[in-house]
Amino acid sequence: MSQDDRARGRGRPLSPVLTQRKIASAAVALIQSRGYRALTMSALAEQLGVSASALYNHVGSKRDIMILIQDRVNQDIDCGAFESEPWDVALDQWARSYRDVYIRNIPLIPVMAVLPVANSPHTLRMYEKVATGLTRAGWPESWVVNTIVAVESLVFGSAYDAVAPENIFDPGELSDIAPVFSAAVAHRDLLLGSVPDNAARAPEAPRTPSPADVAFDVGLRSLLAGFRLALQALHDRTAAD
Amino acid sequence: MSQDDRARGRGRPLSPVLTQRKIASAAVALIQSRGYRALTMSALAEQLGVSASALYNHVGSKRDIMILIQDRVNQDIDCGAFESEPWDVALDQWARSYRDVYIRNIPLIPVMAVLPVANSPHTLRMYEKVATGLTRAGWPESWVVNTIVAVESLVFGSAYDAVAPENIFDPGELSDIAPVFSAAVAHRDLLLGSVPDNAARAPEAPRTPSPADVAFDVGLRSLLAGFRLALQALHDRTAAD
DNA sequence: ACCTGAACACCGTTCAAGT
DNA sequence: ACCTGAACACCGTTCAAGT
Repeated sequence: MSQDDRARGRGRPLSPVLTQRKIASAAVALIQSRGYRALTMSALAEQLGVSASALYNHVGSKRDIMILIQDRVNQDIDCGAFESEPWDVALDQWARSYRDVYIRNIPLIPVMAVLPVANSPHTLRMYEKVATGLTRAGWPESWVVNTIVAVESLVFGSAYDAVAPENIFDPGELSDIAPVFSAAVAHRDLLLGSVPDNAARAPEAPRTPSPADVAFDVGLRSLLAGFRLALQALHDRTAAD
Repeated sequence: MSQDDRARGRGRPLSPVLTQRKIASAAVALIQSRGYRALTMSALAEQLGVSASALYNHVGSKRDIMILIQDRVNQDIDCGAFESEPWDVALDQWARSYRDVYIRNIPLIPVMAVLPVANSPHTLRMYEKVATGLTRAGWPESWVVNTIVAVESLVFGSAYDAVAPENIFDPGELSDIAPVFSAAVAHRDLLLGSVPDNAARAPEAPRTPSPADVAFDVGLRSLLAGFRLALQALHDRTAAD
């Protein structure tokens, strides 16, 4: 598994074997193949053919590695629509892509959500594309960040919901203390067919939407509709001056 | 610190010293006084005057304890408005209270977001109040759960944002690669005054809103505006039949 | 400066022994 | 059934020793 099976001697190698880049790449590869639970300092070190303590010559903590991963992963979020589409269509596509990426990277949510952007160049580039798109579409500068934050908040929350068990809202034996809610849950399941058969679908066919997908869709559409109203109200007001 | 300093003998006590209730209460008290980081099985056991392994006679894992805590904490969320106010006002107040509670209980978010509701009676009661309010206001049964999920998603994401460092979007040295975004961030900070002086405010005065509060406000208002439109469109359509 | 290897200070959890 | 106390199988991190 390690890159080189010949053991290294005890002292400093002639040229450094590690860099932050290599650590990040190995971490992403490890997550890809064995998941976030397998991302330990020892496993990462083994993947790199190095002892765990060697990592600390290049990063201060495991959290630093999570930050490196986050900046890589954010490159997968599709911001392309901001260059060609109207702002609301672009925001919609961005949000959906953003959620897809974080559904595959749930443990990054608590990191990304509270992480200063200062040392994440790719993340910053993403925000720049979004901010440019909104500004060009006539959004006032003072609203741009709040809009981004609101969409991101919905995205992170929805990503969690998407990895929840399918039957998360089933009241089980307690349905008698929540009859109205239980009926609503039953009705929801009915509409969707409780087990969308994604395993058997054609590889290119779009995955039948899960309950979580539908809820996100409802939320995102409503949020964007609200944004459109707010922007319109602003333009009406300034036109009246 | 422990409840009783006399050491217990080695065998089974005459009457059980632990219950799930007592464990949950001690956990909440521990979190209250020392924070989530201090909630370890050993610390909890010490608080209860018991050895750590004794806890496993009453819960299967630490996660089970988190679930007990979650059901307690959810009792603090204010659903009262659903009994008196229009649905959109009620949803607004519910969401704000919900966020306040989870800002103080961030580590519960990954638990609550993916947790089946089946064994959380108080949580289920909360959903029942919300579902009843929405249904009474004319929301179709099939929309109720999606609406709740969308609001919750925004709430969880916004709670994370609220505990992020104040300057989370400051581009630092990288501002030249994101000029438009950097200008928007600077403009946002300007509007708010970068350090709201909450420490010095009068105890009863409302806390001056943080950037995160404003972003949540924008998001929630927009989401609710979108919901109003959707509900109106539905009623127009059924009225035309 | 940058590696190794041993050690540290924790975790949550298991389990035999005891009553 | 329900406790104790020792032990287990991990964590992330530190640090002296080596080149």
